[in-house]
Amino acid sequence: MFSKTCEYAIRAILFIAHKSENGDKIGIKDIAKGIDSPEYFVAKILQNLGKQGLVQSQKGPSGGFYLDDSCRKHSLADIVKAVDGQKIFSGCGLGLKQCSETRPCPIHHEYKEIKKRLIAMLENAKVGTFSEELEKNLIFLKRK
Amino acid sequence: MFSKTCEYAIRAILFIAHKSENGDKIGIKDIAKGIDSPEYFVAKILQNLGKQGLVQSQKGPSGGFYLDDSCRKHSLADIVKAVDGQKIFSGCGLGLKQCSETRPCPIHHEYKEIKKRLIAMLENAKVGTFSEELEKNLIFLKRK
DNA sequence: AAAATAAAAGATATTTTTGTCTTTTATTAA
DNA sequence: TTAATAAAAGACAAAAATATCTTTTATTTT
Repeated sequence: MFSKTCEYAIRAILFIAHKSENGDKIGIKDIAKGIDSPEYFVAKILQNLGKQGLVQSQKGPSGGFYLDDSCRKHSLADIVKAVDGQKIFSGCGLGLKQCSETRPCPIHHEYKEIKKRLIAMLENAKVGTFSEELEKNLIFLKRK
Repeated sequence: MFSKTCEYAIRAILFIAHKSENGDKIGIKDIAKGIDSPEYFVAKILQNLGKQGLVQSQKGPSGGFYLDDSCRKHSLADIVKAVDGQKIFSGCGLGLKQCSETRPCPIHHEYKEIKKRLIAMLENAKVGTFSEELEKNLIFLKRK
């Protein structure tokens, strides 16, 4: 569904959102551990998300990653778009270059509805709204 | 969503189902053209699907690919499983190795419902049921 | 101001996916 | 029974995704 890069991106952002709620900044090592992901790889991903304004960071001692208020309002859809592009939002389920209402692929109509729900889910899910559940261990970002 | 391999696989099978309805056998070149895909690549894919019993073939002059009655009853889900495995059926949306009702990722519950619909769609879609629509140009397997 | 810290930037490596080409085997038709 | 045909099998190539390492830059603390 999502690329690995995108999965890490979402998990990293949610982790940062949670851990930086109190104003702390989180180092890349803690993030990698916190979401069980390859350290250097998430570093690259966050670097990229930073350029796109989806995460904040600060260099130097006591530096790290954090989220400002406006970033907390972003949706998971914003992250997916930033990482994987429009593909899963607008692409054809069977990979046709041209696929539309007037020239549909065999699964176009059903797939459209499913995609609609997926998009709605991603747009409703705001980055800043998961901290409490994470804190209470009702949801998780890694295996154990 | 699906791998390119899987997209080609589905399109190829539907194409063969359509073209072999009357007992004809279809050569790999015609298939590649018919679904606008790299010839040698679909050849490999069909070879693999053949081993799994999802398509029939015959060598030699007047040979080619075709589908018997039992294959026409297979669902798109069968093809997806044969090519991409269980991943999209059972995998976690955020790539967690462990993700379940009791230890869910942040999007587990919503994602589960979406997946349920996707699976239902793929299981309901039988390979043999698209020929008429293809014939009438109501659905398509390639761009133009 | 100097030393230490942590992210940014850039280069490199590995793996997986996608795509291509050549040789072999089976089958049919002449 | 020989020549032609078409898929099977195997080897190879290119591109993309994933992952790692090193050097540089910015910032902070001492």
